[in-house]
Amino acid sequence: MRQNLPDGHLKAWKKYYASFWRVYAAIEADLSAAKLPSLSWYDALYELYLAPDRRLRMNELARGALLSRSGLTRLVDKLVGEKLIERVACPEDRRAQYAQLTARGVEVLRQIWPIYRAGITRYFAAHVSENEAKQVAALFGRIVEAAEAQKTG
Amino acid sequence: MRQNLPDGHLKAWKKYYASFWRVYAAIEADLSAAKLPSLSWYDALYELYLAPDRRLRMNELARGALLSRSGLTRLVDKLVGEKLIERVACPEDRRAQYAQLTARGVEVLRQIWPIYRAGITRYFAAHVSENEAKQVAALFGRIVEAAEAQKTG
DNA sequence: GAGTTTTAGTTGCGTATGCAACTATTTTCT
DNA sequence: AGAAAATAGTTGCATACGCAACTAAAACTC
Repeated sequence: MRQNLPDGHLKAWKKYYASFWRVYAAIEADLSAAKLPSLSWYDALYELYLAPDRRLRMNELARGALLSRSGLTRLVDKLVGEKLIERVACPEDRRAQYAQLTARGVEVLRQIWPIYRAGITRYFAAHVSENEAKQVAALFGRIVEAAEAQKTG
Repeated sequence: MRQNLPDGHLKAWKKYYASFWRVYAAIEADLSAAKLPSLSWYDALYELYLAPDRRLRMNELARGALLSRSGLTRLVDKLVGEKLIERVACPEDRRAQYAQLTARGVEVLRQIWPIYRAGITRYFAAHVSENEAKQVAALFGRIVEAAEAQKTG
């Protein structure tokens, strides 16, 4: 594992850092202009959409949606308030709750996705070749894995 | 400019998105553990450090530090409170203020940098080859430029 | 099997940040 | 020059989020 920080790597970091905030803000602005929920809602709903039976325990959802447990509690409160998900008691563990995606939640996912996709395309993908996309996926995939491994061990 | 969103590009986006939050959170956690200010403080102080005479108008600083004008006002309030910068009246335009980096501000920059650099190295650069670093800098540099151009026109 | 420890989730409180409205000043228009 | 419009920065208010403390339930320990 590399221990020093060569100049080329620092430059790469700076562009990565600067680009992310700008792209993220641009996409959020587009969603807001379309009167749609923000990416944090999308991320949580989409995690549920992918999960078996479209439900996850709060814990699991917090990890997937990159939120603290308390942050997730609040987000789930709002999603329940909008009837996009439901809280379902977990029979095997009475401490636990499932967050269960509703049909309405799926509907909102389908509303958000075209705007989100357009943002990804316009602000990100338009500037990336096929080959670069492959490399980016591989490289940042490694970084995600390392960060995940970090947390547990 | 590409208009659709191929699967490879979507995968690249997802890894980019996921990796950023994780790396960012890890670096913030390291700074917090070292009882140092967060990256938003570093970004603002560093922008000033690079500027001529180590000062910028609030406006310019907001753009560089990726904050709204109101967000910047609050951040500057705190930095002034810690005597890391000073507000200096602008003689040519009495509406305007300069944020002027202090010696103490430079000192804090120097305290933060080793921890920040270690985080960049460990969570990001360690997983990136020389060649990849070059490509990442070029690719995300294009994305930043496009996002900047977007804003103005 | 009673007591301790761990775990799941929630709540109180503090912090960060954006939008819209505001003040003060400068610029533009006629 | 005087009025209207634009600009710089600040402030009120609302939202999003994390940490630490809390409650309830499960899992260990002896």
